[in-house]
Amino acid sequence: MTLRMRFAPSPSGYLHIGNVRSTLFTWLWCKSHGGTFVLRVEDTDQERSSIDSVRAVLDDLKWLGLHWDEGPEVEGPFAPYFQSERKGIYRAHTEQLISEGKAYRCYCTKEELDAQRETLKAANPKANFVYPGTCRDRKDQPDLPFVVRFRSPTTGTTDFTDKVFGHISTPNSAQQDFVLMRTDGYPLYNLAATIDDHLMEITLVARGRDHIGNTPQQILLYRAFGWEPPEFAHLPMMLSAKGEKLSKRNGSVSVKEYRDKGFTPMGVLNYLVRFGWSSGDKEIFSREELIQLFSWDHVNKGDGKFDEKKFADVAFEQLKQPTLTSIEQYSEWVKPFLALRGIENPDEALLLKAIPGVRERARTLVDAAHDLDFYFREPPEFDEKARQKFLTPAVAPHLQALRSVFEAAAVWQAEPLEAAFKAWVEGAGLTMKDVAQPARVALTGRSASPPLFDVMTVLGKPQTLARLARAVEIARSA
RNA sequence: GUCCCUAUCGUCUAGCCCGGCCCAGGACACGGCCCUUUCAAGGCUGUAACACGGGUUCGAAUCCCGUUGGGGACGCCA
Repeated sequence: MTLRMRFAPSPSGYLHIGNVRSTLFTWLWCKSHGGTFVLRVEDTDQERSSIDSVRAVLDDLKWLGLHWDEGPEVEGPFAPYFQSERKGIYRAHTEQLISEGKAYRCYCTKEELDAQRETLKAANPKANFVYPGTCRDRKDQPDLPFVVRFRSPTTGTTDFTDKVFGHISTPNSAQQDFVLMRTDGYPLYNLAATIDDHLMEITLVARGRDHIGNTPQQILLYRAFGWEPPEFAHLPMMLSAKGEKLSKRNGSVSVKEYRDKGFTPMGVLNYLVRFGWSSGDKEIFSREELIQLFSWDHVNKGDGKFDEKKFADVAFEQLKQPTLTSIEQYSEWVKPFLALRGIENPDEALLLKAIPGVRERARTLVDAAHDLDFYFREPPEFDEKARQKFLTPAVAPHLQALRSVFEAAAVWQAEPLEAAFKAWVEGAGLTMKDVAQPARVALTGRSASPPLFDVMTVLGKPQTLARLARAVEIARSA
């Protein structure tokens, strides 16, 4: 049987980092097994769904390189892929269950049920309200709004074998007559997901562990319809640093936020893939390696806590290593961040030359754009503190002399320049410390930068001399 | 409360299935040292974990039972 898996996001705001992990595992398994990766939009909750959210989710998935074989935009044999466009399908299936006595109409209003829930909570805050089955055996069909409920079995167990957790058994007595369809005719998650997964011929469902409780209900539905359930693979939870459910309230959880922070797609994917899965001690993987190495038997069962620092380090590793990110790629990625600083069309050759010195100290692309800034700004922006501390009247003559030394340089390369610099420093009875920092501020406007002579090489002779000359003026009049 | 799941350094994890190579390895974070004109990077190094209690066994992080801790689900959300 061919493998078919799906990612079924509800477009209610943004792409959650935890969902990305489930999607990544799904995508990897599909890629390595010639499977089909289906994207289905679960927009049945009209109040929470929006076109903008859909666009944001699709956009983030594309940015991550998690492309889908069937779904919005690419379409496919099981269209439509928006649940809001499949209402007729759900309705027909629901009618079938009702006519077979496997589901029934319930006329209890939300208000009535909420009131009962309140009363119960007031009496015992820890108790859970269970639908009492008021309409279970009701014979009349009043002309009133209704929801459709599933007639759950009260005895026996519902079992399934999870690819990660193994055998899971749930007593049916724990199940209540859950709602399949709301008053407004829209299906609820369990109904819609079950019908679509079957109709779209999904063979393996991978999702967060928070869905384990939905699985017995869905299996009950598969059976009611006379269908064969797919396989399931649940993933341990990614919790916040505090051990709570990861949400907006306790950190950055949307892909967009990391994108804006200047993480790369592989940086994001690498952190997420190692969360709950591993391949020995290996920490950094290419996309191809992941496709080759990923498998369910190395997925852990224990929940984990999200660690921003580790995440940042993994992202940095991706940026730092030339084997992971080529200079050309780096250049393309950093340009939008330079643009944000007002540097619109940076000199391509200069950018390519400057990146090697910057990549090992810039943890994100935002940092990289900051570190690269001075190369493209003429004059460079001076850091006030650095200027006041190092460009003083006392150093003006040194910088002036240094400029002459460099002006006389025959070869414009780091080593000879450094040799000339050192020779002059010694001859003048000074130390590197006395002049290096002023020179750095003169060339970069800052007190921290890549090595001085690398900066000079990248900048070129005319720029270097010009910046030194300007610094002499600034220092004199300080 | 009911049901389900889970347990190795502060965090992500290797090892567990197929007991001995583990007085438990890697990475992040934290501390020290080295390198160094700055900031980084890099190298070396330190602190730090098998939740607890019982078994089984010559031998248990690894197998079994119990306890405790943690998490999730219980919605006309997904």
